[in-house]
Amino acid sequence: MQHLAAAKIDYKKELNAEQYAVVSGGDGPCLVLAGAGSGKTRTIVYRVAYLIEHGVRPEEILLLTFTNKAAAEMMSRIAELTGGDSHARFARGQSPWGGTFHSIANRILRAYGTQIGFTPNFTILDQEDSRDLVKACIRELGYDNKTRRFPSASVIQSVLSYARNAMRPLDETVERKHPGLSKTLEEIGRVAELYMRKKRQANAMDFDDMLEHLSELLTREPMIRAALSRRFRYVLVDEYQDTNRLQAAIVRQLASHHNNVLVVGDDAQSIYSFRAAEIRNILDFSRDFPGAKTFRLETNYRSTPEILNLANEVIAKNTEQFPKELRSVRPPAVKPMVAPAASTGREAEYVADRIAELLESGVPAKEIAVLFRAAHHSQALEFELMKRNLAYDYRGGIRFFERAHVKDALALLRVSANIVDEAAWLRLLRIQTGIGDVSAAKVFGLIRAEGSLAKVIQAPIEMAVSNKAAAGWRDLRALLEDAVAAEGRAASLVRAVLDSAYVEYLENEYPDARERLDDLEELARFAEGYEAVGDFLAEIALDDAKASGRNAGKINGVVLSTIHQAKGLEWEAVFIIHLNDAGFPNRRAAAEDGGLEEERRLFYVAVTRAKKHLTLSYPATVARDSFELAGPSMFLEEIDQSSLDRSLVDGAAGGTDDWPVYEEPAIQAGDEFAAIAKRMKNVRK
DNA sequence: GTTTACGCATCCCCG
DNA sequence: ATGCGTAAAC
Repeated sequence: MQHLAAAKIDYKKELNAEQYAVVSGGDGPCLVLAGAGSGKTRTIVYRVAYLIEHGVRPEEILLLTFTNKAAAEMMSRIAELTGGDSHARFARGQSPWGGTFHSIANRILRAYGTQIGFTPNFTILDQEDSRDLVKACIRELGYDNKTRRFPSASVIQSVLSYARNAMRPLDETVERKHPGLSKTLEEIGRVAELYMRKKRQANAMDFDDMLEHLSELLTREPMIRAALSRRFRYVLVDEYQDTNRLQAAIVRQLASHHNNVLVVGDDAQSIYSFRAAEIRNILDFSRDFPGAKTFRLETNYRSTPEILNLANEVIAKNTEQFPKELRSVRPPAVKPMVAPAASTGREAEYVADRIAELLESGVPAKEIAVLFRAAHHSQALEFELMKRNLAYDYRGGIRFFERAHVKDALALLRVSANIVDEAAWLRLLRIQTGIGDVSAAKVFGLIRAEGSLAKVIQAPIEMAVSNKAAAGWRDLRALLEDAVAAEGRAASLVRAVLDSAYVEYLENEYPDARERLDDLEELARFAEGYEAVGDFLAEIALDDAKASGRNAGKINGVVLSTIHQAKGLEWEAVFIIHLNDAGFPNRRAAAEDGGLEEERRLFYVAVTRAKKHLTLSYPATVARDSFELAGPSMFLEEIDQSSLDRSLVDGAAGGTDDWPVYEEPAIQAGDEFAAIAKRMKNVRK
């Protein structure tokens, strides 16, 4: 039995005054500027609980988040907070709608997609599928002849994607992001058109389509817009600073009836402009939603005053922002440390030493993180940690569902769910020996004419292609026969792959075939939980965790992560490495419009991840073709040096009092490392 | 002449 | 990992 008395929440007691104001007064359009570590998630969770307690039905609430993982976490906290009763109710489908824009779009489009010409079994194309399809378009249009240079499929895919998310015309986007491509603008436009047609024919949507089609649906179908916007009495959006223009348009449409739209975010943490995030969404919210209330959460529960001083100082240098100052509630501890080193190798040794000390003093490994601007900045450190046998977890890398062999197997599921899924067919065909781009395109043309898998098997396809390609086709056909026998059961389809010539292919091709086969076994087990192939595939396509492979979310060691991936996380001790003028700010990013401010925000995000220990280090040389001297990052120079303690890693030969300059002997040490690292790199794959 | 496979160099900022 | 040049197979 649930005791209802306990379910009653004492909001005033459990929230601070800033948070309580939002939770109790969040009707109408609201902008919540939530600083790092200010209890943002808590505030959203309590707000939803508050609404439910005040009679709003859970299913009238829409919660849009940056990742599905974040949505799941909030949902379970909401269920917990509103009493065990909600668990049961939520399970019966009367829960708030929560998820990313893409997953919510998916839910809506499965229901209403027929209105814009899609059947509910539409396929979702990930970035790779999308690129493959663009490649097919380029080939079909004859733009890939060797006599003339033409932009690659991935470049075109990325420029198209950016233009659509930013809601900008293609020519303007090309001009701004890839001015070198302007002379092929017309051809790129034709590729874009054909790509669109192909997706329609394939009953497929890429990630951008999901947003665009939803927005279109809401614009063109007043009845549907009315139905949905009436349904969602309360719309809440998390991480609003990283939404793009298309997403903001969707928010406006979904909230158009009740106008109860509460967005939470921190303009100082907007770091996704490279994929069209629009910081103006949050900066101009009050203009977009007249009469909007603004709330501020500025009490920081995470970091020491020393760290917040530094953070405040850093972000004050930006101009395009809401001025803000985070206040710490923690007792003073130690100043952040800055550590110049002679080379990447010496920097790595220094960081490894400090990590060892922290571990020694009882800080758990999972409370220590090393953050960096670019993935390859961690290379030297990885090498050093490996050498010392210090366990580390590299966040990111290739995700389970993005591994080639997993995608190969999934392609079979896709064609059995959607016979016209061109990207999946091309993938299956290209695996076969003897079938290249040309034969694959030809065979797909024949397959599309058949209409069902059963008919495809009967079709005289080998007559239409070369002998070599015909042999490849016969291998694939054997697999397709098993696929028909699987009758749409996801697990049986995966097992069919494990029972086919594909196994030999893996064994011949890859030294780690055993692990890859294990992955497929795991995929089969995973598939057993699903009735319909379509549900299974949609779930996978939208799953942002996607890490359910070998390193399924378990953290055993020190965390190594890019700053982007560290968003929203916190650690007792944080190292930010490679803070030199050659690495951070990134030169190309800083050259973009507003790019330098975004780089500074990135630095701010990194700094605010730390609870107690913060160490900023950099190598004073970088290994390119030869060795080049590098000074400290401008972000380090901007800081009042009294905010920092310093640790000289190597003896310096000169330079100013603050920033040392190293000479030959110290650099030699780096040289030796670079040689080893280079060898390592070649061995790795 | 086309198509495919393969070896080699070079290249990556961030999801 | 991607792209290019080349050699071999059709």
